[in-house]
Amino acid sequence: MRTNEEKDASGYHHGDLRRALIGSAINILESEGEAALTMRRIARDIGVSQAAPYSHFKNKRDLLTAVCIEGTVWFGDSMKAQAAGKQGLEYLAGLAIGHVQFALEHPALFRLMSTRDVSESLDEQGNLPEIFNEGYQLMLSGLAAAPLEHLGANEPQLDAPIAWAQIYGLSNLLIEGRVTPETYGFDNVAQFVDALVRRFLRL
Amino acid sequence: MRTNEEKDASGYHHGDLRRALIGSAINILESEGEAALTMRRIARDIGVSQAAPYSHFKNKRDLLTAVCIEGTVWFGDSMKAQAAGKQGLEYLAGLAIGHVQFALEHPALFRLMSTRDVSESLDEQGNLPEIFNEGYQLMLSGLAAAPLEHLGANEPQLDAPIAWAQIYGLSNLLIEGRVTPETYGFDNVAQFVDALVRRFLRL
DNA sequence: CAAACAAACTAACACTGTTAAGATTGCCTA
DNA sequence: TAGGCAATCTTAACAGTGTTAGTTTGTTTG
Repeated sequence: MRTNEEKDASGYHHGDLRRALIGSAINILESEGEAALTMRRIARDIGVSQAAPYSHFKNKRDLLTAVCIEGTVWFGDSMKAQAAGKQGLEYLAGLAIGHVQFALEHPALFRLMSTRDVSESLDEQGNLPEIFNEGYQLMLSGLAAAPLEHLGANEPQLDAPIAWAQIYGLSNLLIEGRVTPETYGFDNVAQFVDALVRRFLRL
Repeated sequence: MRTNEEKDASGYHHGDLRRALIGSAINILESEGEAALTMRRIARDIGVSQAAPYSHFKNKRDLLTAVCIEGTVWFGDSMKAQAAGKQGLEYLAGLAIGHVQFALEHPALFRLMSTRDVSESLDEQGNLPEIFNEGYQLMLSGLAAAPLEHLGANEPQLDAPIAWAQIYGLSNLLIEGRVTPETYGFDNVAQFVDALVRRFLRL
């Protein structure tokens, strides 16, 4: 019997190398940025040969896709955590804040997820793996739960892409440093985002 | 006397290699994507040695920064062109449409500009080169020109980052293929964007 | 015309992703 | 219990990358 988590010191048969590769990749990505995230570096950190990752992933893009899937789960959790226990507009605002919060806490991971070419991870039917849609589905549920009649009634189905673009754009601008709360008189990102969401929703 | 545009067939002294490098980089970027954009490839396309670019740019990032500056000029032109001759809300909507249109016409270039780490191109005083702010300044002028009182009066200064994030996010979602007009019953990107902008502005 | 200078060249370095071929291991079956 | 097998790892190599050092060329200036 061997443990499933730790590496065996004597060479072959790691245990769960696939899992370890994803974890190490995320570590490097978050601590040193995407430029430092090389196949050889990941393997070296785990203590395995440079070619070993290719027993578990066809190529680097495959590994990064696995990283993105992992990140997408966290991402959904972050949105749900901020919205938990809230109702209506507060629920919707919570989702948005959870979205931005994830981006700020995991900027490199979020950037990787954002810039990933989705056309390369389509399934046989040509749709995205459902995990990648969870964020959008959550946003839809938030819009459905929130009374938005005060925003006018023409073309309400367009509120989904609008809300999505809004919060997606804000997350990106914040992590790239193109928008800073200080510019608008806030000394705190959370307050800034909260004010923006409320202004956006005309609360 | 030698021409300023063309390369001299016999080796040394190109003429205006710096300009040629930027142009070739943009060509490769737009025709084959960022992955194909290597220093050696750029040099080869111009017909110059692999080390020649380093006489004009300290490193690859420096060259890409020059590419981004060029792109930023086009970007501002695209916004201004769509807004030209319009007034008020129409002017603002034109800016937004010009923004998205640029992203869709130059996706790789826009992506490069979006994902560029701005902290690396700050000047001595720590601010962005003014070119990089032109898009935002245009957006501000659009907001100033448009009567937005129907959107409510609390915290109107927040309209700038909101509008910016909105259009920035939409541009990104569209070029990454995460949002498609067809999903919302449009068969035409321009119509889709127009409808979104009007819904966003509650026109 | 000579000297100085800028801008190109060739050649090399360490690094990257990736593949091929061989070694080792744990598990399944006979 | 022994043997084979598939999975998983190893080493070694390949072409391609960004970048630097040192050299050669052409232009300009005294």
